[in-house]
Amino acid sequence: MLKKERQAYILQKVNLHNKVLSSLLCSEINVSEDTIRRDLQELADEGKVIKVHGGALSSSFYEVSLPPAAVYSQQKKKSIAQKAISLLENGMFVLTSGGTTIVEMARMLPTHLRATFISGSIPAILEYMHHPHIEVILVGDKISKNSKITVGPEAIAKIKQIKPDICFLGTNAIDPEQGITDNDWEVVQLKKAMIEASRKVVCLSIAEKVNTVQPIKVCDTDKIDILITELPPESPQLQPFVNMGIRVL
Amino acid sequence: MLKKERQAYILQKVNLHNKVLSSLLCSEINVSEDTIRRDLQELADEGKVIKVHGGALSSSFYEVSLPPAAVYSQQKKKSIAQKAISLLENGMFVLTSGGTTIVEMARMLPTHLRATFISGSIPAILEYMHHPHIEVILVGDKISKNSKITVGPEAIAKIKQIKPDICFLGTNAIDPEQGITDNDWEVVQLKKAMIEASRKVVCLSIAEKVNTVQPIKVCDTDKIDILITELPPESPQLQPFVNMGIRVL
DNA sequence: CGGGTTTTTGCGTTTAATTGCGGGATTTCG
DNA sequence: CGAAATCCCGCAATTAAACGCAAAAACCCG
Repeated sequence: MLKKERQAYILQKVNLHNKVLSSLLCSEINVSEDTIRRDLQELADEGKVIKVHGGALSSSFYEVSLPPAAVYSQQKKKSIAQKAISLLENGMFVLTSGGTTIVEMARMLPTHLRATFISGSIPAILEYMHHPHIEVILVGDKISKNSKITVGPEAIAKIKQIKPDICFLGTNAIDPEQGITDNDWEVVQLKKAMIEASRKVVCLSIAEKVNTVQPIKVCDTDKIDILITELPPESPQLQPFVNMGIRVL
Repeated sequence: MLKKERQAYILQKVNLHNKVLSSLLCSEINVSEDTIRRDLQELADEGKVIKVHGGALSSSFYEVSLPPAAVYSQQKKKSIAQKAISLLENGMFVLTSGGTTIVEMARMLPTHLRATFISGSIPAILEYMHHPHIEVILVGDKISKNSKITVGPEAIAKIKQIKPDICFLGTNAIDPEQGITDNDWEVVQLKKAMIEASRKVVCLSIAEKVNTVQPIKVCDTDKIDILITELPPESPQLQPFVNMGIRVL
């Protein structure tokens, strides 16, 4: 097999699988590892692949690792936030959890909106504070430094005293069978209280988290009124929720 | 699995869920915990994640801060904060108001200090949250967007329920005759409650505010236990307070 | 076609990277 | 304070990479 031919083969393989192992390639093409290594080195010099110990990765996969991934998921979250905002009306009492999606939503609230937002999430509160017409109610208690949200019995008791029109939950994992699950015990307690207190529960989740499960259960799926992801409501992976009578946006 | 591949996987996971546990990762990818730890260490060195005991956090989630407001006469406030910190001891329950002097103090808290800080001031809370050993209790209620502090009957009621060892008040105006005065009615209500609740009241004030008066009265001078300014205690303008039996630092 | 040149390849050796493990220090939490 | 989990350090084994070199293949050109 010619050198160019081999390299084309490798390139195809790496773009297909996002990675190749030198050891596999050499047994596959029947050349020595050195040859494979030299090929990978050349392809890497041309920027076609990223060479790593043991093989190579697709350059499109790794090259600019953080920015595109972060921006991409940021876009998704903005799209979710946009849909969520369409549920808001003037005069509403809105309860929100923490999480980056909620913060994204907070940033995008229309300037003219007049409503009351209640939350224990510090990052969310910071955004709400910047809004000209929003009343901000902060739920107090001990601050969890991990999740940057107030947690504890006082916070839960406070939430039980109110009856918000709508509740937005940033979600870590949701599954048709297992319902909403999460990985922080204290945060779960709080979310439970939020769900109980609210007239309407809206679950915000990027699609990657749909059909995943975390260790601690928050609630069953049927407690949710509306599910919002960045996907169109017709997407196959969302159909289980549609079939359970949940409104999907 | 290749090293870079593994790290990309971890990065995706941490950006999705805001945190990862080393123990879960190692069973998931089937490598030893040391390997995971080394990966996390490398990602942390590149600033991609924040490494913590037991796992790692998303670095984008870690940055919660207000726009760094230019602090007026910061040097003086730092000097005041330094003196105030000398009053702290491990295990104390500390109640603080808002204000830039308090924030300055929050930034300068010694790393080894273990104490519980209670406040309704958002900027102060943000600083306390960054401290490794401090328990942070957030007093909830409606947020005053002007003063970035929670105000209202709930906050006052909450403060009345506690008995902190010491209370630090950022002060807008203090005068031997008129006592502490301020210009925001709601904030004044809160400060009154704070003073009543605390065993010891420490008043932080830069010298230019000493011997000035604002429209609304907070309390008489004799409620104060300790007065801290950036001046040495012997300064003439502080003598009226010394004569009234107030400890001046 | 033949000889010289360049390229490519494989091999042995040396060097570096990666990983898992043991033991002791440190942290966390009840 | 004590137990359990976690971290840190150094070591050793495995694996991959790098390097020089020589044989083989391909190429070039008269």
